[in-house]
Amino acid sequence: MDAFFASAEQAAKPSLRGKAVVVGGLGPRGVVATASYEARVFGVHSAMPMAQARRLAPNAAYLVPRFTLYREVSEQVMGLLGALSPLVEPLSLDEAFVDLEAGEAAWDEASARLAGAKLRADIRAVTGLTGSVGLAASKMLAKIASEQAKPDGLVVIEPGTERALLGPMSVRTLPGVGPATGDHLRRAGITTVDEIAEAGEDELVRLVGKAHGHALYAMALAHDERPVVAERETKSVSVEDTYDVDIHDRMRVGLEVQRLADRCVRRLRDAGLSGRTIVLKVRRYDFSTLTRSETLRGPTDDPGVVREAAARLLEAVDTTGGVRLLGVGVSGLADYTQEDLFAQAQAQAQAEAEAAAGESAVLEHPDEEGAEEVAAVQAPPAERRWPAGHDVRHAEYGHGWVQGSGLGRVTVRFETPYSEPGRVRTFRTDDVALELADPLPLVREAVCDRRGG
DNA sequence: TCTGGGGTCCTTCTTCCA
DNA sequence: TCTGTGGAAGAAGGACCC
Repeated sequence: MDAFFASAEQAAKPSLRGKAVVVGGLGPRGVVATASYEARVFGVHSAMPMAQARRLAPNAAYLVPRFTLYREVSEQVMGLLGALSPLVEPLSLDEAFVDLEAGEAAWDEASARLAGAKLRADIRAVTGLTGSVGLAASKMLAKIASEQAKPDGLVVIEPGTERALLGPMSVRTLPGVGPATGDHLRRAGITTVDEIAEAGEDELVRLVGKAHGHALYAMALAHDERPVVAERETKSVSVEDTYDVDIHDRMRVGLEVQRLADRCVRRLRDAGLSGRTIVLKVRRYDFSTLTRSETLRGPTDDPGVVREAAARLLEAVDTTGGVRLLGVGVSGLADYTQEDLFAQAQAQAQAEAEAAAGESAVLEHPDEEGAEEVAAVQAPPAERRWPAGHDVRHAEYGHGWVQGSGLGRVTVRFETPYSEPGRVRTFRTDDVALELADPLPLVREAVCDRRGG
């Protein structure tokens, strides 16, 4: 999908079509998630600090991401891909590899082009958004082709032309070559894909390490045998928060870690998973980042266990000077159920008791007592918040979206994906006639489908 | 200018155990 | 009993991707 988040916002908000739109964190430490092509003209791009984006494009619309909407659109697109082939490998909400041969959707260049063109038309019809298609014999080349196809295009890399095409390109074109590796190669006098191939495999391994070196050399020769994998196991689950202002108070740091541990466990449980290794992440005032981890005897999805492990890990970290980010993660995942865990804990306790034969074995967690204590430390009921870009409904004026808020006022533009650009009105933030609303589908047909069933 | 959040994979070092 | 060795697992950090 092209500039996915920003395009979705433009489709949802007629007044933003053709305008510079930037989606990302709006706090003092936010970064750009996606910029519309109109905003990119000003030099705004993904991962740029929001403050810098505002300087470059002061008149752009700045919105917070609405993942509920993006997920809905993503599911529609993935549905279309699924109809093409059983082998669909999602890379993110807006990108996926499809093995067209496996789905018998294409068997040569002409049929592939046809399938690609039809897919783009279907995406447009179903979601109202544009998507780009790259067609090639491998995942690496398909990815490069799709980048070339953006925005709103289709590019085929024909078999036999790969090396000639790749050769003059920058090393940064290859997946896995980021700023650090790119810099490393440049210092060794390697700036193009051809130069990677010329350098030879041994030299590359010497420069960037074994795994990376072999992979890079193969890619430079346009060799990529990686299959399209439909199902990927989750390896870790984590949550992290960057704070608007560094936290200095050690007690507050501790409370935040507990809160993050709870959130992480919630995510873990929602996914039906448990894990053995608890990871604490701390980014300090100077942006230096450190992680501390601890591996338990068995997997857990118990909030109490994760909280305590995270608290133990925090004890070993010096936070004087302040922290800007805290995170808690769980890896070493298993899909044991809670029942399995209890059974396992019991069996383990019994085995340990027998082995110790009277020795006082220290059980990690004999019970779940006290598990909810920290969870009970919650903030008081929050003042109603009106995030920029979110949908609202007004009793009298109907559906609209938040254009901005502050000083006890919220400004709403009343329009829908199917209307003309709408008018703006301002209300008090506590106006009872105004409430947050779910996003509307971007294409009107989708409403009919839903209602009609 | 000042750098998000959620992931994956790799490398290096250390420790433990057979 | 002591020493050397090699593999596995764990810990920490770094690079990369969207």
